[in-house]
Amino acid sequence: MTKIVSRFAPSPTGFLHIGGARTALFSWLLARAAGGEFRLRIEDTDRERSTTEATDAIIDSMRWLGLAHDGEIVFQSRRADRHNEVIDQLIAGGHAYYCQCSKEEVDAMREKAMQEGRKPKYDGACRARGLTSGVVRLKAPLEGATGFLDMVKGFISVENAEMDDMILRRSDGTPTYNLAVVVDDHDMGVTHVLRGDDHVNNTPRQIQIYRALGWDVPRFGHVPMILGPDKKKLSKRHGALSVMEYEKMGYLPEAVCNYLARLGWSHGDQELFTMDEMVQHFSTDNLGSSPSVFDLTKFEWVNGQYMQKADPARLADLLMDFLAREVGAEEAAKTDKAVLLRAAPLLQPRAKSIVDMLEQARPFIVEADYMAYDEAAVQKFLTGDTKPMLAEIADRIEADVEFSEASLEDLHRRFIEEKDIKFKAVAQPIRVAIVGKTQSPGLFETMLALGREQTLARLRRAAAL
RNA sequence: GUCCCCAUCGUCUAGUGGCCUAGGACUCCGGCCUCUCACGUCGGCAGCAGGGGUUCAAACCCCCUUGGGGACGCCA
Repeated sequence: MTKIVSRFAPSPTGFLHIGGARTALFSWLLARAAGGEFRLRIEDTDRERSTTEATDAIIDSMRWLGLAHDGEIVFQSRRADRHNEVIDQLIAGGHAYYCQCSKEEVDAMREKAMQEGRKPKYDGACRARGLTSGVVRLKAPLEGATGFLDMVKGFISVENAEMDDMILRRSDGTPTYNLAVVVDDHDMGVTHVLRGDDHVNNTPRQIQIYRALGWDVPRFGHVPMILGPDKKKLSKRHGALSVMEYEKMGYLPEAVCNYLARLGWSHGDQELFTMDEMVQHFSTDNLGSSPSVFDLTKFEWVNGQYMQKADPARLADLLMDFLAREVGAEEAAKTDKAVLLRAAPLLQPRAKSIVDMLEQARPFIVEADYMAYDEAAVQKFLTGDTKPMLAEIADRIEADVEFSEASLEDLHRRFIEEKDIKFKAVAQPIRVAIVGKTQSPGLFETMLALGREQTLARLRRAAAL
């Protein structure tokens, strides 16, 4: 049994977006599930559009997602000599030939074919001319069909008459994409190619090259695209953001992987998977063949689930990181991390993202004097009736030596019994006093997280408003 | 225009001829929990694109229609 080798081969002409990330995830899963290798190749042969920034962004994104690759990264542009060597081999073997048709001539052929209701293609005019220079074209089979068993779509076949003699080497001597991909995949020992739907049409062409070379053809699988809410291909217009944008929005990488995996793949009714579970259960048999719509709402739910389960210490660290991005490292460092650490477990079940959590953590970050109040909440709850109660509660808390959940509860219970009021009557005023707004985690746990000093300072500040 | 692919609740999906009066999840709507907001929990709304076949039996197989998407480059 041969080892399974899959790969992800993005072209560095832009950032890694959500669609590419999913393709990478599936390829990674395919390899990991089989105990095989996952390789990364940067297809940077388009020198005009490829950038090192994009290359770095792709690598960063993969690392953030946790999709580690095996072996060295292959840069396609550095393999031109090898590609040309193979092209020469093809010419020598009679599987390729030179062509000197001009762009205009070829365009005319395509135009003509189109008018005759056929597929626009080069007509093979130079096949028998025996030229020794020009672009190099593959001498593709004229009859029959080229088919393959797609890992996700099943058997796909295209008539050879539909395909023309594709260019293998340009007039400037550089190899073209289809040739380079075949040579690289072969040389890297790739056995399984999982890629985007938009490559389905390239596959029969690439298979023709494999056959001409006498090489083993790998297994192919084409995963459908991801659509925007309008069911159009996800584009920048509707948030086909780069993976790192989601990081900035405060989403967790495992959540991104989980959501992406469930978009087009399933394992029964299970919605939530750890990375290990995904690896354990992944199979291309369970990949869907129809395109799916990216649903931000469900994604947020998935992220929320991960927020709940995350290690509070990790979340506190992330909160510090995000705060530093906002106010600078120096300013952020003034934050009492111990408070954040205590607040994290309270905020976890309430936050959809780190950014969301940071917003909710504001009251825990600033000193009492700087805490912002929600004006409407102050108007409604910090009244002439309630302010004296807040002052009294502050006194009692100050006198409470224990300052524990139990002692606070007991203290408040006695307070409302003495005043003969319902807890509801003081709960919201206290809440507004300690966090500045009407929503927060439980009162006592919030006080505990804030610490005695901050709790007292806030109650007294509110009482004095 | 030609070729290729796709089609189950609004969305993600389970379903591979009888277990389907189609299951789960998100959203939405109710109830419960409750110091608020969440979380959690219980319940509800909502779907096999249409038409022909095949079969004792079809969401599942075949054909057509319709609708979506992709590709047709000396881009990748």
